[in-house]
Amino acid sequence: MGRTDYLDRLNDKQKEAAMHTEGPLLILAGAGSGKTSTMTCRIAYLIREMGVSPYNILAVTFTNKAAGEMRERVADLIGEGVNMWILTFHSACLRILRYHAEVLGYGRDFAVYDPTDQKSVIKGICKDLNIDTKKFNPNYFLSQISKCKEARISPKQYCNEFGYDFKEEMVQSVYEKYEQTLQKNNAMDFDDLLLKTVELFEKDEAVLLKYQNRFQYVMVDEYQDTNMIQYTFVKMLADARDERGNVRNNICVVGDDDQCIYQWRGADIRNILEFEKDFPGAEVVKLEQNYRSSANILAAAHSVIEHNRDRKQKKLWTDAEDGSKIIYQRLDNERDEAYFVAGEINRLSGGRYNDFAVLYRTNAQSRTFEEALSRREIPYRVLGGLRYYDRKEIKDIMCYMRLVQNKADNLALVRIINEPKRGIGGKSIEKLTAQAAGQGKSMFQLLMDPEVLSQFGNKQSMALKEFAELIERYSAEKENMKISDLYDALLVNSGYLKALEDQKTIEAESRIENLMEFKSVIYDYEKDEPDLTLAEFMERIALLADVDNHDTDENAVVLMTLHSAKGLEFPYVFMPGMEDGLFPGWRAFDRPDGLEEERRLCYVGITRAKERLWMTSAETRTIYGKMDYTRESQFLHELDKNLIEGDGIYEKKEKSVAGAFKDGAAESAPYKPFDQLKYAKQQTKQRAAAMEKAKSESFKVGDIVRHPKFGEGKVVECTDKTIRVEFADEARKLALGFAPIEKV
DNA sequence: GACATATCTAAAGCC
DNA sequence: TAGATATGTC
Repeated sequence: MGRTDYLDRLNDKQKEAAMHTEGPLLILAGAGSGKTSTMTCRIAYLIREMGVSPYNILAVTFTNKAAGEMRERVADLIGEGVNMWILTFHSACLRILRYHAEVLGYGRDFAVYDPTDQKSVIKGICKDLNIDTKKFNPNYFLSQISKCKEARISPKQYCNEFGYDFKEEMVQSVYEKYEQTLQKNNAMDFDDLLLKTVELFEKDEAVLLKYQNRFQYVMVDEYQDTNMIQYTFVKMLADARDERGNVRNNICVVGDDDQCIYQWRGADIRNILEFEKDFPGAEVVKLEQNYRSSANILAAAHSVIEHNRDRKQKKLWTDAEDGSKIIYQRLDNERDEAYFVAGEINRLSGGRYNDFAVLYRTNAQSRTFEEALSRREIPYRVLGGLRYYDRKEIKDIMCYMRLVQNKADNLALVRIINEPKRGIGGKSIEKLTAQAAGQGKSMFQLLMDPEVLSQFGNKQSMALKEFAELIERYSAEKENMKISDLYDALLVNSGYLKALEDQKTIEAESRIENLMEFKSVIYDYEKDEPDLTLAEFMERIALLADVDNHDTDENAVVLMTLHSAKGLEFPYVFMPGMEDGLFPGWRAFDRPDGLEEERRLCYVGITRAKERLWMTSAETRTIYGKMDYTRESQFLHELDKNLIEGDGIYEKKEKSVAGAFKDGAAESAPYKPFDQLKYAKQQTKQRAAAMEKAKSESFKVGDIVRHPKFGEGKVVECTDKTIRVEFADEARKLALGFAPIEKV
């Protein structure tokens, strides 16, 4: 094998990008054009061929999953144990801030507040300021504050920016108070992580210089989704000088302007459109060969995105066959739509479900699909909606741990001071809050003061004292305890577990199960990193997102929004709800380029599909309990009609759909609500058993196997979880234990 | 302070 | 429709 064999796997354009190492580089990577390979090979090339130390490279992504994937693939290329910063924007900033928090007036052990925490803070402030949260939604304040932080508008500048109306002045005072509260609680929100890092760089030149010298090569993934502050962050790092005093600008960004779908969240598409202006002398490489989708799917995607005005000119092409046409089906209502989808999956899956994805516009659409799929007894997983870490019991126990970690965290204290019930109600909490604010002390400090306690009734002061002592004790001992032991101790000694056990309801049962599940999460972390401190552990959890939980090996249909599907791919994709008002959503018209963004979202959806794509719409749809007649999405009309199967478009097909569900069996099966957790556990068990079985059958490379659907094939690759088989038509990766394959 | 009932509101969600 | 929150009652 040659030294640069990994480069040989790239096409010419990819190679060009991977081997461009000095000076600014923009890689315009269309959907499915092998962007991750290109990036990882570039990193390998830097290290192996250019002699750059991994220490000097920074690669930032948006999701942990993307970061993890990149890290893994780089490790594959250059060997294990690479100590390199391949991180999300937020974790990179967090790491930096931990070292220098004092410069900004924060303690090193500052907490990271998630949106739920933020909302509690806002609510508290509204109460203080006598703002009626019925008239003014706390979410409004939050989104305004977030907008400000992304655009670096301080509370003082707020009214300059947005006007001096009554409303704006109110937002300003909430924003101001919000900042004070976080500072006092020694906490930062997600936006702060980025903002404060930039502020740190501005405030302390030595610190900036340190990181500029360290990160001589900066790479940014999904550049089209960066906001102003993220742009500033990378720009400042790239602004480093070399020995001769020239700006280094060794920055490589990868993105696709057609996939910018987060403008509503502050992403600034101009960052990518104007990269060449920002970084003079930038080289631009376009990756236009698509390795993912059939030609028809690609053409369909193109026919839609073409309707956008502001885009970089490029056109994806492929060597792949035309493949199937896109199937469009209009149905009576959203139930029929879901049954149609479930029926199609049932018809085609052959027991293999993780090839299928249902990608909808809004989370609310998931319900009907859950129902239809569970009637068919098709395993599925819903991503999004309620985050695992947003569950009450998990948040509660996390707050215990947070308080132990950072006693100034008043928010955590308020959340758990009466959880389990200790007889501490709103009045007592108000009293404490007021005194803490008055004396400039943390609420926890007050609880340790006998004089403060004496203001409360006998029963209450006992309870408060006990609570404070519990926290104090474990705060002192946390360094000497394993995280899992601390977790147990808090759960038991706080009485939290017992309170749940005493309830003896199904709901409490499931909460306990969740808590046990969480403990196994802790075990996993401890196993991987025995030296992990409590603080570090909490950080990992805080920065975890939902898509990070997507396990491609799990044999289940995936249900998620189009947004979370970005970056993923599936052989079979369903896009339901192709209706005006839903997709594109009505709100798209609130923003000037809203419709274009929706169209990009449609493009993202279509390009997730490798082999087949279904689109459906419902003639009537019930939203929020109200039934409405719908009109077919304008995107359907933009789609090249020659690529759509049959003549079903724009007219309802006669009941072929209902037929998919009229086999009786499914109809008579009672609907039972689907228990995610139970299912997950069952799956884990089944999977373990199935894998055992698969191991005992021990497939080897070269074996001839039979699949009821795909026929006979030869095993070409075998890992402990998956097996790759070359069938007559093509090679397929199958999940061991789930794929109905047998040795011949 | 705890529990039951009435009322309100509703995208997308990286980190 | 369903969930989260505000209000009322014991």
